[in-house]
Amino acid sequence: MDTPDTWEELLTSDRPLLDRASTAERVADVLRRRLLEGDLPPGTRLSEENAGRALAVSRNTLREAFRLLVHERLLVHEFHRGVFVRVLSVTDVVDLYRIRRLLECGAVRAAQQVPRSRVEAVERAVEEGERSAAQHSWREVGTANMRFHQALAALAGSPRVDETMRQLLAELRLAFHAMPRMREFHQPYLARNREIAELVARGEYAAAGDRLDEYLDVAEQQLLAEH
Amino acid sequence: MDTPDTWEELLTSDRPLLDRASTAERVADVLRRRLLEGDLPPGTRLSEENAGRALAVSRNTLREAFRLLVHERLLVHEFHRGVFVRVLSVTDVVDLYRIRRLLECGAVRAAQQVPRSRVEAVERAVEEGERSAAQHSWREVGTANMRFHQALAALAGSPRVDETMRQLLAELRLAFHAMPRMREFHQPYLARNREIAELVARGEYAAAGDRLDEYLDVAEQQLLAEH
DNA sequence: ACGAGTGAATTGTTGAACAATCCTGCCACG
DNA sequence: CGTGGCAGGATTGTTCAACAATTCACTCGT
Repeated sequence: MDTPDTWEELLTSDRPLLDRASTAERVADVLRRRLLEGDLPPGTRLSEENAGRALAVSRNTLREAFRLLVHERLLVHEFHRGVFVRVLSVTDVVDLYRIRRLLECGAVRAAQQVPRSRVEAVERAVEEGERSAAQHSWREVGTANMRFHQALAALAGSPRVDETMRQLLAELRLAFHAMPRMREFHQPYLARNREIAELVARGEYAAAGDRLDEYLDVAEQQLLAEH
Repeated sequence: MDTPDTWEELLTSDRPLLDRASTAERVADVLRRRLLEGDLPPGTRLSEENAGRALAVSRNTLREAFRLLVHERLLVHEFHRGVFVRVLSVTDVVDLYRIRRLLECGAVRAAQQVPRSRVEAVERAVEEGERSAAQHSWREVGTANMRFHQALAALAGSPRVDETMRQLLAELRLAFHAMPRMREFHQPYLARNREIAELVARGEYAAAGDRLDEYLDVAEQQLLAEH
């Protein structure tokens, strides 16, 4: 399913790139990037007037964009009060990890006859993380780490799992930005990533799933320790 | 976690009932109900003008409601062409069942120390289905069946899994409406439901997960057989 | 039968207007 | 000192009207 049988499937998969036109979606893209980069810290209030003026779009269009991001849970909307950058509570983080366990470990354990390209994606993410670590660019290590987990979930071969995972990791980023030292957080996971990747490559999915479970337990604890 | 420790948590959980105010959301509620009842068959085009006139809301508000439903995947939005009731393709259904397997089976297998109330919810759904079947109200059997699976996923104790599941089942309803004979479709599953529920009640989660896996395989095949 | 072109219909987006609601600061009162 | 109204301003919710951009259906000529 990674290598489409017909050229039509290939083009169909490119369709979203075409109608990338709606202003509201482009506005949402811009805001999403800012949100994920951490430029808009959680709790920030986004006034319709100011944001509209800054982006030179009408209030109505802006509201459409807000709706999109609210539905992605990057913003929260309080009636008659406005939209705010979401602040994740402790229970939110716990919940995120709970569903991650379900999706990631489930995808890994249920894996069988995964196309080579998917396994390669996992390995590539690991290498990218190690390379970035060698260059001490910890921000890149973070994104590589996310790509690693995205690739693990992608073993399920389900577009919907992919999207859920993408959204989920985006939310987690909101929590990560609250963490002062990126390095100490991400580095210890590099070795684990490689271990899991090799288990996957060897087809030992059950073992990989177990390791991943441990991984998530540790990561969750560490994230929660930061309050 | 079912019985909140503090009364504040209890009230917090009631908060969504309060700000039930936005017109756009109420419009979305109305449309959603129609969609799920099957009154608006897949492929139907919803013109902004007509829908707006029918519901007596402005075009802008209606568009906000549309955005919501598009994000829930009940409607699809084609740029400059309008919104349509989604028609599920075969690959969509396959994908839905793939993620159902992950969530439901994962929730069941990973279950441990689930509060009694959650197990009771599962049993209640089973009984409701059997009662409805005895009265030959097949529509009710269908909704009871959905509630059963919702209750299974709820064993994970994750609000987010609950919501994903809700949305997922809503989508599947779009496919169900295409099926002519509700009775033949749902009835054979009643026995399976009871079997799974009893395994869950006895704490034999692994066995329950296996049965559920079979269940989903059969159901998927049958749904796909209808084209 | 086929392609180009024209015009009506629909959506995309904006701006302005008004109602409803929230927030702030002020003041009186116990 | 704390509490409880009570304006007033600011922001959001919603509607309306207008215009630009695009699609669709139809006609026409070849």
